[in-house]
Amino acid sequence: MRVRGMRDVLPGEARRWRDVESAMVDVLDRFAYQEVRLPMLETVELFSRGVGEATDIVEKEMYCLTDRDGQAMALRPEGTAGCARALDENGMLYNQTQRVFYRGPMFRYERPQKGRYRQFHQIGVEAFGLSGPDIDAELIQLGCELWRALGIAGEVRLELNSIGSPAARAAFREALIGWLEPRKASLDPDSRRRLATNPLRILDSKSEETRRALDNGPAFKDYLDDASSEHYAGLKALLAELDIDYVENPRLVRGLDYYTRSVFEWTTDRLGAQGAICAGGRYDGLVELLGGRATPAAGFAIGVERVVLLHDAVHGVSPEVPADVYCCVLQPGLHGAALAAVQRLRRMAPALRFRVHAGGGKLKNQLKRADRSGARWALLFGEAEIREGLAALKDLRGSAEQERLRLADVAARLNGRRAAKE
RNA sequence: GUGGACGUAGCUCAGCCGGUAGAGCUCCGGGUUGUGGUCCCGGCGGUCGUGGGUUCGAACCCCAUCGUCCACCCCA
Repeated sequence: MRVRGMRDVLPGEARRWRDVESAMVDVLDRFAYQEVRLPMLETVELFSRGVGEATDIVEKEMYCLTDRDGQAMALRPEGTAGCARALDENGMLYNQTQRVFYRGPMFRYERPQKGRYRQFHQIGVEAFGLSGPDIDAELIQLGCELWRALGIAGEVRLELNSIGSPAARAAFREALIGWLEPRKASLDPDSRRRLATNPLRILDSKSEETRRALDNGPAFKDYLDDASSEHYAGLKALLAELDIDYVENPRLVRGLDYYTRSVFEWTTDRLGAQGAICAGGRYDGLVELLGGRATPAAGFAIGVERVVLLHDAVHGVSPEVPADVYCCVLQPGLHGAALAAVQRLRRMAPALRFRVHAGGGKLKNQLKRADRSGARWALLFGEAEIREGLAALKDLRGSAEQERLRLADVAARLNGRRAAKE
C-alpha cells in the first residue's frame, strides 16, 4: 500500500521529469551555479531555528523521528536551512561568495492535493555573501531564463515585494495589530487566530471581509527602513533595465521566518490553487541565526512537480517511445548471436536506442510488439542473416522497402536519423 | 485541521425504481510455414475501496472507515 501523499513516477512521466530537470540544470550551469548534494535528514533544531518555531512548516508539518541516540531528527521540509548549514560548516562562507544549487525530495505532512504532496521535489538556488540588489536581479533573471528554456515563460507572472529588515517588520507588526485589534470582529476565524501568532500572514488572506478590514490600514512601505527601501528601489531599477516584467504585490509575505528585504514568487493560473511554481527572496539573517558569521544571502526554490505539471499543460503529453530500433530474433537459438550483433550496432550508432526482443514467440508477435513499442524501425535476425553477417531492416513508419544490409550499413543508414525524426 | 465530490476489470467508464455485474481499450490465442498496423473470432480478467446496518434480496439505501480529487489552510 502506497503511503499517503507519496507518488510513484512512472516511465512516461519520469522521462518528462528528466527532460524538465536537465533543461533547468543546463541553465544553472550556464549561469555558473554549482551543484551540491545535501542530506535529507537534519536535526529538528536546524529547522526550528532557521525556518522559525511559529511557522506552520515547523509547528505541524515536519516528519520528525528520534535517532537511536535520542537526537531529534527531521526529514527536511525545505532546503535553504540545510544548504546554509552545509556551506557554513564546510568553511565555504568565510570571506567568499558562493552560488550553488541542489535538488531532491522535501517532506511536509500536509493534506495532499494536485501539485502538493507529502514528498515533493525542489530545485533550490542560493547565493551567499552578496548583499546588493544585483544578485537579487541575477536570481530573477535566472528564473526567467529557466521558464524560457522550458517554454512556459508566457504562463507565469512574477510578483515582487520587500518585507524589509526584522526591525521594520516588528514596527509594522505592532501597527498592524493596533489597526486590526479594534476590527477583530470582521476578520475570518483563521485571521483572528493569527492576530496573536503571526499577524503578517493576515495580509494574504483570501477572505473578502478580511481584505476589506485591511483597506486603509497601515501599509508596509511606510515602515520600510531606508536601507531596505533603497535596496528595493535598486532591484526594481535593475529589473527595468533587464526588461523583466513584474507585479508589485504589497501583500506578498513568506511563510518562512528567515526572509528579509526582497521576496518574490512566480505564479501561474493554470494549476488551480497550487499556483506558485517558484518562490524565494533574500535571507540575510539565516546564517547568523544558525550560529555562523553574519552573511547576506538570497535564493529561491522551484517546485518540480508543479513545473512538470505546467510544462505538460502547455506542451501536452505524448506517450514515451522507449526505443528507436526493435530487434526481432526469429529462432530461439539465435538469441546470443543477435545480442552480440546489436551490441556492435550500439557502439556504431551511439545516439540510437536498441531494444532486443526477449521471451521468444513468433515473428508475427514480435513485430506486433515492435509496432506497439512505437519504435521507428524493426531489425530482423534470422538464420540466413546471422550466417551472412546481415540484418533485415524494416521501416515501420514509412513506405520504404525492407532491406538486408551488413551491420555497418545498418548503422550508417540509421545514424543521425533519430534527430531528423524529431 | 475544515468543507464538498467521487471510489465498479490493468485503464476509461456504463449499470434505470434495490433482484448477487457489462462495454471499449489493453493483454493472450486463432484467422497455416520468416513480416506489424486495419478487420474478424475466441479467451484471461471484478470478494463493485473496506467494515457494519436496513432488506427475503444491496454495486445501488443508511452509518463508519480508508483512499483519490477539488476548495479552504499552508506553501514550492
